[in-house]
Formats: sequence, structure tokens, C-alpha cells
Amino acid sequence: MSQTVDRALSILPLLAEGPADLGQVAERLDVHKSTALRLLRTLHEHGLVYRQSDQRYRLGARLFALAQEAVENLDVREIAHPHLIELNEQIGHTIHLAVYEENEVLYIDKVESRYPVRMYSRIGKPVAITVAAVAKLLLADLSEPERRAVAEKLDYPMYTSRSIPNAAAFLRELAAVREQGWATDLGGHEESINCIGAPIRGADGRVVAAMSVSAPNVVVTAEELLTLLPQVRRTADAISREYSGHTPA
Amino acid sequence: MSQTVDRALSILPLLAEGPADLGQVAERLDVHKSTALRLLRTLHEHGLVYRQSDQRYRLGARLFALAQEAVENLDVREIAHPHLIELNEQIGHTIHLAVYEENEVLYIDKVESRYPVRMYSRIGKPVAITVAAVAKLLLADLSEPERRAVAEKLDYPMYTSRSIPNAAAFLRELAAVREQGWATDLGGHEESINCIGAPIRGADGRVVAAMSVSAPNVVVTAEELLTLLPQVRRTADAISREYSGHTPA
DNA sequence: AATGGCCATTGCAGAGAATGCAACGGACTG
DNA sequence: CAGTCCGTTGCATTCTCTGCAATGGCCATT
Repeated sequence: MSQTVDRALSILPLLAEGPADLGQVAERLDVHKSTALRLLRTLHEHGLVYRQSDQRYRLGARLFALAQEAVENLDVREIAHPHLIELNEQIGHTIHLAVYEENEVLYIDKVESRYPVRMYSRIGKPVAITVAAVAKLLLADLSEPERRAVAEKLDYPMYTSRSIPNAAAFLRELAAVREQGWATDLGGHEESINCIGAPIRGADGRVVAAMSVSAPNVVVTAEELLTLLPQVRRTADAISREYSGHTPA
Repeated sequence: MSQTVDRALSILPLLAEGPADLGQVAERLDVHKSTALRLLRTLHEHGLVYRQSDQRYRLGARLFALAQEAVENLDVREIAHPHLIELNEQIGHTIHLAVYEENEVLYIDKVESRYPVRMYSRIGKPVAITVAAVAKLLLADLSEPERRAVAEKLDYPMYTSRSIPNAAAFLRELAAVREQGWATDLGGHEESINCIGAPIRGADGRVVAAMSVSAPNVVVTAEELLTLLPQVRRTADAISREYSGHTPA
């Protein structure tokens, strides 16, 4: 690991909190101002930070562009997208696609509900990992020791009274999900929103992504949502097949 | 500028093209493999690159998260969003919001058309700078020498027969846009798609962002689209007012 | 099963780059 | 007009990064 690069990269999350001036950056990094200046300059040259008119720094444009290109290079996403669109045209609700990476689950695609009531979420946002249906699916596929290790490390915020409260309950839930091959989140994140999800598997049978359908209570009840499960699983399986076939190893 | 950081950051666009292994990265950077390894390690620790199962590297999850947080910190975007939604509910077409930064124009928000025919674009994608309505608006606000400098540097790809062909034509167009206070792109990017756009101004009158409405020929003709101009300008002005008021110096 | 080659990885010594200091300069303020 | 604050620059020192060469693991080939 390189100290200089390490320091430079530490600036990024710092600026993600909001714009900062040279002094603040230097202080947070615990380095001399001149050092911070040179790091910022280098980041600037690469377009990762931007200097606004008041001379403060904030995250720059190329960061978006990079994130975009990155997400477009994920072949699961590319393959899945038309299927998600198609499912959305059938059932209308919001559809998410998510992957697991380094202790985080994040959305990599989304098709908006065609109902007026929409939920807030964004591609790139980390998922509420202890409650979301897609998170359960992705974590359920890890090996038993990995699951344990991850479950122990997590926090279990009680978004609602139905949120999963602790590691033990979470591991039980993962076991159930693993067994049944699909997952739900019934009001565990937002009181009035339910989700059902299904896994997408690669050629080796491992779960490479997960998709879910979300809908607020006011549009469909949890029971009605569950009747869509066969369609969701069928879509997920179709994506799995295409993905497995497509992967040239 | 720091050499080490410079090299490390050069890895990111490289990986944006697609996954690469250690040897490829070292070669592209023209450094020893051990050096490349350590740089990649550092990037990895910060979550900016991810090591996939075949040991190759690709861009990592935190990059998305950072880009997300960055875009959410842009106050123009936050203020504009509800207005864009509202306009979309009135007229149905795709709406974009864009800013100019360091010789690039990029979309920072988008509301999808409610018509079935949608256009392809993505938040974070650089805009076709020589033809897009929002690009014209943002560049038209630069000082005359700046406009000249930028116009000279650009390429003028002929996306269609109606694309702006060269710097001279572009500068004329910018002058016109500056004069009239709104802009169009009539089939200059995609033969069958027209856009109209209006600027969003800060308290000092400078253009801080631009919005546009895009619709394909098959839904509305260019003439019909132009009839929406008053609504678009009204929306842009409303955003300008709120933004100017909101900015605490 | 054994061998060869490829690629990632590590320890080390030298060299080159990053660091912090101190001084400068410009902008804003009282 | 003086004073202060913040960003910026040149420079000597030091520490870190670099490239080399050797190791070890993995896969394919025979």
C-alpha cells in the first residue's frame, strides 16, 4: 500500500460529505497544507475533484463518468436489463437489480414503477443490507462461515418494527432464503413497502446478482405481491440462463 | 502533482474500459508489475477497484457510492428535481438537467418520458457537447474568449446531417442562444429526436445549469415541441428563483 | 503424475519523489 | 491603510516508492 495514494484517496470520501477548503482537507488528513494542496491538484488533474468558484473543492465530474462506464461494463446488468423492462411492462412495479461486493450490496439497475407512487432509491446507493430482499438473496449464497462472519459484523438498525433485529435472526432468515430460493422484505425497511426477490445464478450455480420487485401497500397488498412470485422467478431464471450461456469463461 | 497518485489514478479510466489483469495494468502504466500491484492494492483498500474471481481487476463499488453522494450534494439538482418532475407530469417527455464542468457538459438528473418511446441517456454520461441544447446554453454563458477557446478545442462529429459542423458555426449558434435565452437541438444528435432547453441562473445571473425537454419525432413534431417553450422557460425560471434565494452567499 | 511456464507476490537496497518548513503574495476586513 | 487569513511556491531533507530478482502457486501440456 502506498502512503501517498492512500492519503489522496482518503480525500474523496471526505469531500463526499460536502465541499471543503484546503485547510480543512489538510487538517482531516493530518498533513501539511502544501501536501494537501499537491494531492488535491493531482486529483483535480484527473477530474476527480472540482474546484468551485469559492475555491473550495468538491467531487468532480469524471467520477460520475467513471461510475457510469463501470456500471455499464457489468455484463449481468446488460443481460438483465431488457428482462427487467419486460417484467416491468407486465406488472408495473419498481424493479431493482443488485450485486454483492466487499461487504456491501448495491443496486446496479432500476426500472421505475409505472404507478404514480414511487419509492426512493438510486443506482449506486448501498442497500439496507439487513432487510432488503436482494441482500438476503446475495448473502444467503455465501458459505456458512462467510455468512456468519458478515452477519456478526453488521449493524441491525430497526428501520421499522419488522426489521431484522440481530445476527441470529438474520442468519435464520438467510438459511430460510437459501432453502426456498427466493426472498421477501415485508415492511422491514419502510413500513408501507413490500418486496419480493429472486436470485440470478451463473453457470456454476453461484448467485451473481439478485432482482426484486417493490410495491407500496397502497397499491398492492403483500399477499397480492406474492402472487407475482412465479413471474419474478421466471424472469430471474431467464436472466440466469442467458448469463450462463453468454459467459465465455 | 504527485507521480504516485497520478499513476494510481490513471488506472481508473483504464479499468473503465473493461477488466484487466496485473500485467496489462503494469504495461499500460509503463511501470514494473510490483509497482502496479501496490497501486492496485491501495485502490482496492479504498474500494475503488474490485478484484473479480478470475483475479482481474475492475472498477469497484465505492466508486458508485461516491458518485452518488457527489451528485446528491449538488444543490441545483436538489432544488430542480421537484420542478422537473412537475413539468414531466404536465408534458410527459424526457427531461434532462445538465451542468458544465471543466470542458465537459454532463447530465446530473433525468426524468423519464411517460411515453413508451424512450431515448437512451444516463446521468453521468458526458453530453454531445457540440449539438445538445443544454450544452449550447451552458457554453453560451462563458465569456467570449472562453467560448472561442473551447470551440476551437472541440471535435465536431457529424452525428446527423444537421449536426453543427465546425467551430465557426458553433460560435454563431452560441451567440444566437445567448441572445435569445433558450436553445434547441433539432435532430442534430439523433435524426429523429428534438430538444428544447432553457438556462438556470444563479443570483449573479450566471448560468449554473441547463434543462431540456427531448422528444422523438414520432411523438411530437419539432413545431409542436416548440410550443412547449414557455412552459420550459417558466420552469427554468422558477428553479432559478429558488436557487438564487436559497444560496446563502 | 510430472514438468514447464505463467502470473501474482514479496524482501531489499538504491534512488527518486514526496514532505514540511518558511517565506511570499493576494484578498478581504476592521 | 494595516493586519490577518489562506493559498501558493522553492528548497533541503528524509522517507517512501520503485525496480530487480527470487519465490511460490496455479494451470496446461506431455
